[in-house]
Amino acid sequence: MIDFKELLKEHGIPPSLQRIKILEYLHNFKTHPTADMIYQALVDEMPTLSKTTVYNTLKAFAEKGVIVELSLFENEVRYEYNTTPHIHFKCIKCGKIYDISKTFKCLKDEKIEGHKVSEHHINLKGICKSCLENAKG
Amino acid sequence: MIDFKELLKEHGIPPSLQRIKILEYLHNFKTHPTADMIYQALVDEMPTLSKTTVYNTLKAFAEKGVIVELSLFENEVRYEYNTTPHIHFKCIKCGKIYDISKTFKCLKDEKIEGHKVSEHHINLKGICKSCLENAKG
DNA sequence: TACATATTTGTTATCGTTACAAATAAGGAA
DNA sequence: TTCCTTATTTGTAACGATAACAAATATGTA
Ligand SMILES: [Mn+2]
Ligand SMILES: [Mn+2]
Ligand SMILES: [Zn+2]
Ligand SMILES: [Zn+2]
Repeated sequence: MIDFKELLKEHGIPPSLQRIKILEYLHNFKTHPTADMIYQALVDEMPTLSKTTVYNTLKAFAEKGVIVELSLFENEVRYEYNTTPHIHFKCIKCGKIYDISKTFKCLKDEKIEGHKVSEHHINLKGICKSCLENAKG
Repeated sequence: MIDFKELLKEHGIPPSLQRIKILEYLHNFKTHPTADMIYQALVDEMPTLSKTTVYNTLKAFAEKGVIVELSLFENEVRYEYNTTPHIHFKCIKCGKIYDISKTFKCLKDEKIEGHKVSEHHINLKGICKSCLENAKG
């Protein structure tokens, strides 16, 4: 059981109720949600929740390194709790985003052709295993 | 000297004046421009050019494989003439996008963990060689 | 040249995101 | 606990990129 209140404090973020709920959601649902998906999921439980809060909170979390911001495809910003670099696969049929467990040599903090790398993303796109099986059946 | 008119015909796209100019621009300027950048660059020469035409044309070109659509960072769609897979580096200081010549094993048309890959993108972010040198000086 | 069809244009709509100021909540001192 | 100061949240309005649409124009062909 993770103490999200403490975790936020450790990152220098005062833990408001909204911040705790948003972080909790990202921890519980590994779906790489957009800001709007998180808002939709939480607004029932927190009827006064504002979208602005969700957007601001996610930006702040990403800046402090509590979560990671992803630019995958279709120009959509997505967020995830898992901050260790890994490969992503997006299905063009069902839209689901998968984590790929195959590791890769991350260039973070290294130099390539003279440029200093601070982020290294590998994004795949195609048809996922589940959609392939459904098509066969 | 490439015959862009012929090139478009070969891809099944009737070559209008606008289409030829847009393709020509992407061939001449390897800056990975956005739709708006292309519009701004061409509107002086073609005063009646419409943004809608630029957006539609780029989408059509990408669908037919004449050019490539890139989703790098900051949620911006960019386009380029070079359709062979390669690594991209975006500088957080000057905003420039560099092609990295280091090759990689592209997973296109292969399967990974059961998922069939149709696109494989590697995106780097950091401070470019030129900005590093400027900072030192 | 004239016609039928495809393309382009300009306007308006939409979507995700941000700016801003007023309302509210949180944490520390008394 | 109560009060006070400050940070956070809220709601609305603005924004920028893109798409939808119908009218105007250009294109290729006969
Ligand atoms: Mn992930
Ligand atoms: Mn490139
Ligand atoms: Zn799928
Ligand atoms: Zn730079």
